[in-house]
Amino acid sequence: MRVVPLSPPSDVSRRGIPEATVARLPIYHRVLSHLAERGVATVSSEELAAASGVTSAKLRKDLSHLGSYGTRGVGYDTEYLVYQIARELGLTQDWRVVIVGVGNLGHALANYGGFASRGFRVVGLVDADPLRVGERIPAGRDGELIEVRPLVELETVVLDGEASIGVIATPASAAQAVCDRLVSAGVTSILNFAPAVLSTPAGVDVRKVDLATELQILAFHEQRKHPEVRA
Amino acid sequence: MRVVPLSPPSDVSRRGIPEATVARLPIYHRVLSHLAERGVATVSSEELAAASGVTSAKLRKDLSHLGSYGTRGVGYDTEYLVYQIARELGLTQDWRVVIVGVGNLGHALANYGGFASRGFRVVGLVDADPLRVGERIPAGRDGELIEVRPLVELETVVLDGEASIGVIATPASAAQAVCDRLVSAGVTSILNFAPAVLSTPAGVDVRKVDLATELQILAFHEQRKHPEVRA
DNA sequence: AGATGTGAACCAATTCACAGCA
DNA sequence: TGCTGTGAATTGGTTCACATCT
Repeated sequence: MRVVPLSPPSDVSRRGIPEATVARLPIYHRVLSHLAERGVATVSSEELAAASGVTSAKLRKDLSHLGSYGTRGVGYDTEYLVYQIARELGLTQDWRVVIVGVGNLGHALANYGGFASRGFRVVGLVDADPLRVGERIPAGRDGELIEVRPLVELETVVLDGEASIGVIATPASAAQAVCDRLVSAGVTSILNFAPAVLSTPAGVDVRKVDLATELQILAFHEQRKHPEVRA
Repeated sequence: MRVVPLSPPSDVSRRGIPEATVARLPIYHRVLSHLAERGVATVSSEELAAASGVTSAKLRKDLSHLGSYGTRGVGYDTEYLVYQIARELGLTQDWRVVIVGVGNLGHALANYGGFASRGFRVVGLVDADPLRVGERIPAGRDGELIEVRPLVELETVVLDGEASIGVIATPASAAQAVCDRLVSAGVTSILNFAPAVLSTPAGVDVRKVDLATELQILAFHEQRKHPEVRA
């Protein structure tokens, strides 16, 4: 049945941006930032799309979900659009992040430039290994040193740091337990690098980044390119 | 056991598995491997789906694209299904991988267990930093030591190692140049960790893993959970 | 003229619900 | 009886093509 759109027909941006669009906004944001730095004042959908690796139709449709921020016959004002996307993504706030697991991957995350650069602040590092506890790691762009705290203090670190985002960079075997503790300490968004499926209560978002999965997807397509071997 | 179809059965699995399905096969594969290790002989779609974080309807539809490997009223034979998925994904071959950029992230990738565990072999490490060149890094499960080679030797490393997959873990500024060189040396699949959009000729697959993007997507949803601030 | 913004058509993926088989 | 496998319905996303506005 199609009828009632209930409340919000009126204005342009009725709440609810398609998930596929949300996933591309960070790319547009990064590309636009670079353009702005280089002093480019306006871009057409065609140019921005090419630089972002999408089609111009898709780009325009994506941006249309945010509002009418372009000028017909001209294009988009770079600075203005960067700001609008940043606002939509919530990059104007600063998000406090705790990283659990400070092996090579955790280290890489802690001093990853893009991490701190856009509104994310590492406020805590936790590790189970006593040898790593106490180490001071430069986290974020400003290179502020953060001390690695023992696993037992996970809750304290989250609470004291008022973190709402947790990053899990532990072995798979520890991931669910760490997740549970992060959630009970108040974390409501989790980025999971451990190759494990996490279950969380409703209201907690989880995104996973799985290196092995990505490689396997590549392998699948690679296999089809060479119809040589028929096992 | 089962009646082995050996050669592609020609009928059920017409070529062309949906991309969304391909992206989930690695998860099923991992979950099934664990079940098999624990001695579980059969699983229902309901159980496997729960352990994989999907719905049972989706799981059955996914598996149906591979063939009819289940038994009505019973479920799926764990070992058998692991093998079928592995074959479909090409995990029965061994894929040779070169990693460019051996910072923290590159290190993490090189000795990531899941890397070597399922048919992927690191055959080369390359870095632009003279201080890192010469270092020997234990890559993969068997801990084989691989020496970091200078950037000028990138092509040699790819050719000698007969690598078809390249991993880019360099700064964004170097990514496109590295990509071009990998491709011209014969790499046809690329996993890109640098926050940059890569362009490649047709026939070369690129997948990207972007930490900043993932965090920004989380932030977007996080923002909507707390309708406090209205900027 | 030259670009955006968007309905309409199209295509892909998910969900539903049940027929079919062990 | 119980669970798989799958058409049909639905939802979500992409592409097309053009009306609209500067």
